[in-house]
This record gives sequence, C-alpha cells and structure tokens, in this order.
Amino acid sequence: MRWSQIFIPTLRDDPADAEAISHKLMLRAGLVRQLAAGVYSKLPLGFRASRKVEAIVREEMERIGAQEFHLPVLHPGELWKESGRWFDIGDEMFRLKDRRQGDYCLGMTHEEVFTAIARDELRSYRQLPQIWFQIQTKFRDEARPKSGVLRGREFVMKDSYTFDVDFAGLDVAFDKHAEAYRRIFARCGVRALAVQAASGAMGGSESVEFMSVSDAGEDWTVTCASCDYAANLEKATSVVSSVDDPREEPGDIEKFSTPGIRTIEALAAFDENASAQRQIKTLVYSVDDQVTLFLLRGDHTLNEVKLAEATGVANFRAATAEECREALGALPGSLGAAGIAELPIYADDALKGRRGMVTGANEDDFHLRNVSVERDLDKLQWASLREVVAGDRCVHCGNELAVQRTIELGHIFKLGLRYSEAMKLTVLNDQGREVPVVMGSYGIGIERLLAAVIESYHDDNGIVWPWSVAPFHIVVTPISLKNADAMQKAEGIYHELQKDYEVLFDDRDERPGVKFKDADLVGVPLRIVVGPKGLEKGVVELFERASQQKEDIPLDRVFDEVRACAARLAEVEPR
RNA sequence: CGGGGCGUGGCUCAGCUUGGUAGAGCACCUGGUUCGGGAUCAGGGGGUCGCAGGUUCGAAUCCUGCCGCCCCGACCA
Repeated sequence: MRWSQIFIPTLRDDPADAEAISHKLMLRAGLVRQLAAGVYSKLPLGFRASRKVEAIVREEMERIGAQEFHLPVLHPGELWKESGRWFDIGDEMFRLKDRRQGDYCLGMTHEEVFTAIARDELRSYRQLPQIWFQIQTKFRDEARPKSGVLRGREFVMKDSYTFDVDFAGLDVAFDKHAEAYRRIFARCGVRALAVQAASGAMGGSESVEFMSVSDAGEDWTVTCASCDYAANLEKATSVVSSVDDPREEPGDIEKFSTPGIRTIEALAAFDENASAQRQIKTLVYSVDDQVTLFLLRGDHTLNEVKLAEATGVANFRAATAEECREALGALPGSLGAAGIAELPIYADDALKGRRGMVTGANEDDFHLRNVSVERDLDKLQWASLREVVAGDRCVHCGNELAVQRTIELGHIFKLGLRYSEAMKLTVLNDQGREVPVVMGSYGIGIERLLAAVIESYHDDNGIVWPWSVAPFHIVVTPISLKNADAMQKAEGIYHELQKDYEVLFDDRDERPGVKFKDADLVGVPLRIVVGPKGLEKGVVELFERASQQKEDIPLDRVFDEVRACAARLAEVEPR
C-alpha cells in the first residue's frame, strides 16, 4: 500500500480530550476518530489492526470447534421480556419502538437470541454439545464512557455460547474457552491473568475474567506473588490478620456512654480498649426494601459487590439515617446488632470467634463493650463482605497479596440453567427425559483488546505494534522522491516484500524527518530506509521499531534479513 | 446520577478577570531556498467564538437556560 493513497491522518499534538495512553495514540496515529461519547469510527489503520485481532480470535475459536454466526443487533423486546432482563436492566439498554409502537432494543449481549435459536432448533442431546460464536457490535448506554475505546457505548465483541446436556459438559466447554482465551491473548502479545470474578447480574455459578495489568484499567485485581491465586477485588478473599482478643470469655455486655462519638476513629480515640480492630462496624442497607445489617471489623471496608453476592440481591442501597432510627432506634454512629432478632444480619468472616468487642448500643451516644460475636449476636449469616487490601495474606499460601489496576479483556461465565429455564430451551436426554440445556457464555471486547495491546506496546514516539496485530509489518521509506535511483530501488524492495508481508511504501513527498516520525507513531515494526548515502555503499538501513536498532544491510541481503527479523519479532513474550 | 473542568479556523491553545475592529503556532494553498529525525522565507485562504435568550449604544468576554465533550465517584449484561 502506498502511504500517499491510504488515509492515515496523524496528529502532531496530543488531543485535548484524551487521557489514557492508548486513547491518545489511537487518535494521534490515525486509527480512530470519535463520533460521540463512547462511539468511535475506525479509520483504515484502526480497522486493519482490529481485523488482525479478529482473525486471531476467529482462528482460536474455530480451533475449539466453535461455529461462527452473525446475529441481528436489533432485537424484539419480547425476547428480553422472556428472559426477564427487559425488566432487570435499566438505562444501560438502548430501547426503541418501531412504527407500530412495538418494543425493540439494541443488543447489549446475545444470550436471548442464541437461546431462542437453540430452543427452536435443538431437540436431542445427540445434537450437543454446540459452541456458537459471533463477532458483532454491542450497544450499551454506559453511564460514563471513558478512556476512548476502552469503555464505549458501541463496541465489537466476540461472544460465544455453549450448549450441553449436563454440567460436566459445561465444565468442558468452559475449560476449552479458557484455553482458547489464553492463546488469543498470548498471540496478541498481552499477558492476561485468569482471575476469579463475580458473576453479577449475569447469574450462574462461576466466572473467570482475563485481565491485563495496566494503569488505564478500571478493575482492581488481587494477585499473590507466590502462588497462582488471582481474583477480582469484588471477589477476592484474604486471611484475616490476627487480633489480640481476651483469652477468656469476657463478662456481660456493658453499656457505656460515648457522648458525641459517631465514627470508628473517634471511638478508638475515646476508649483505649476500642481500637478499630476491636470494634464491630454495623452498616445498614435497604436490600430489596428489607432493612438488613452488615457487620464488619472496624478497620475493614464493605465491598458492595460482595454484599450483592451474599444476599443474592442486586437492588440495594445504604439505608437513610431516618430508616436506621426507625429500625434500630438510633442514628448511624451508635448502631449495633446486639439484641436484634427480627432483621437479617450478615457478618463478615473476619468476625468469627471474636470476643470482647465494642459496638453501637442502638441508643444515640452509647456503645456496648464485652460483646462476643457468637455469644451475643443472633442468627448471623456468615459471608465474605470485606474488601481485600494490599498486604493482606493469601488464603492459599499465606504470602502477601498485591492489588493492581487491570483491564478486563474477556469474561467467561458458567450460566447453568438461567436462560434455558427462563426461555424453555430443553432437549431429550438419553433417558428420553426432557431436560434444560446447560449453557455458558463467553466474551472478548475486540477494541478493548486492541487498546490493551497499545497500553502494553508503546514508547515516547508512539505505538510499537507486536508483529501479530500490526496493521502493516514493514514500511519502505525512500529518503527523497527526487533521487531516481533510490526510488527505483525502494520500489523494487517494496514489490518484492509485498509477496510475503503487509508493506507500506512511504511515497509521500515529505522530508525524511516527517516520514520517520509518522512511521514511529503509527508503530510499524520494521522500516527499510532507502537513500543515496546508503546506496553509494550498496546498503539500505533496516530499523527495528521496538529496539530502535539500525543496521546497514547490503541490497542483496534485504529479504533474508527481513525474514530473520520477522521470525524473531513474531516470537515475542507477552507483556 | 452527584462533583469538577472545558467548548474560540482542521489540530493545540491565547484572548474573557476589567465589554469596544477575533489572535498565535501547527496544518492547508501558491512560489522560492531546502531535504538522513516533525525545515525556512514570502504571499494567501479559512472562524455564526457550542446553541438560545437576556443585560448593554456595543457581548467571545457579563447573566440565565440548554446542549456537547473530558475527568473523579456511583453505576457497569
């Protein structure tokens, strides 16, 4: 491709509204342009890179026996009402009406449509398992699109769905996907951590996210340096640091006056025996309109995703001060669970076995001491509620945990029967009995993966594409269009290399500096500079983008050298 | 949805406090000199200052409302 004939509008300055590195570079290198918040047009270079990623995804999906579909993006509301999600999902779904006032929506994911096809067509366990996938645009009206293509409202996703007769089959399908995902990310040059994740409103039993460590990410991932434990912060657990409790069961609960004390810190400062670790933090939420208490150690923080997992309810909010007073008789700051029998109470694991604790007395300006969790609190439901912090200990090996920002590249779910039951997708099993099909669903965000690649592969001069997803492998740069000899040699090299590689020929009438800057910005892995200086000695310059190494190559060795470089560059360790 | 910021040629920004003929650099067009890491000189084209209303003799500038975009948080099948 001649540079003069491909549209690559590079930008000299950083765009004003871009913050994330990948966002800046995608704009500057002329990969994308923004149309609206979270909506981007792919320009030729961006589209090429995107298709490279898609090709890898396609190959690896086909390797595990997946079949490619292409489903509509316009969905009848009816289908989503069947699964119930029409009502569960709020403003994040783009909804519209047709001319007859019928409900429609734009697909934010495709469980419903794939399940409907399966329901219409699958009758027997003999037709299973099936692995179906597509690479299709999704629409989600995100409350806050951000970081360019990292979180858009319209984006391309590879989504796949598996159908099995039983849960053992689902496990197989799930593992196949995990393996395919590992290969996909590795081939794109990205080191992806497989981490335990919360399933959220998706339902289902188990889910794993694939994360790339990056400051541009929005998720927090907990990892253990010594074993392979890794989990989303929303799911992560840790060993509780030990606390010096009294050996003996303390005396009876004792109420004491704490005038004006409203916070954990204030109480710790007020009473030397009430350090944060020795307090029970009582949080009150309205969970599906039911006032519910959540107990944590004073120095721990509640993670609301864990709250949702523990209660199985997505509809919750912190209770108002007034609701607290009504239910417990006191305002926040003096709340406690002692003597409360009629409200559901969830307690974090870290409170197990604790004694001699301090907590609110449900009377303003009073607290209780000598509270023993198991002795004095009724009907506790134990759960992991607290948020892990860096430095906590790993539950598997006891070593220190780290918390890092990560980009979620993919997410795989064991859906189980959630959709097949709701939408009546059944087959006859080998006993002739009608059974619901066991499903899984699996997604990879294509543009997000591309952005993650750039987050991992760039330097001060621009993008440094890994060979596998580079929109072009090589750029042939003649120094001057006026030098006939150089132009002719450059053309020759360009034509020859094109047989095996994707090559750009920078035939623009620009000064060399401009061409070099652009080539660097755009990130072409190899550059061959053809100029009079070199040709006098019978050489051209081979420049490797990643290492910035230049080497003079005799004209007759160009193809061999390129081949060697290409082979080496194709074998990069994921980062 | 809460908080903050921004909206001025294609891009990056100045001008706004204190109202008075819309600016710079880059990009673009013409010509010259240049040509191995974003050249330079001369000339030139291009802007309803986000939109609407108001105040004023006069508004990019002050006031009100709306829209859009970015950032933090909440949210995130």
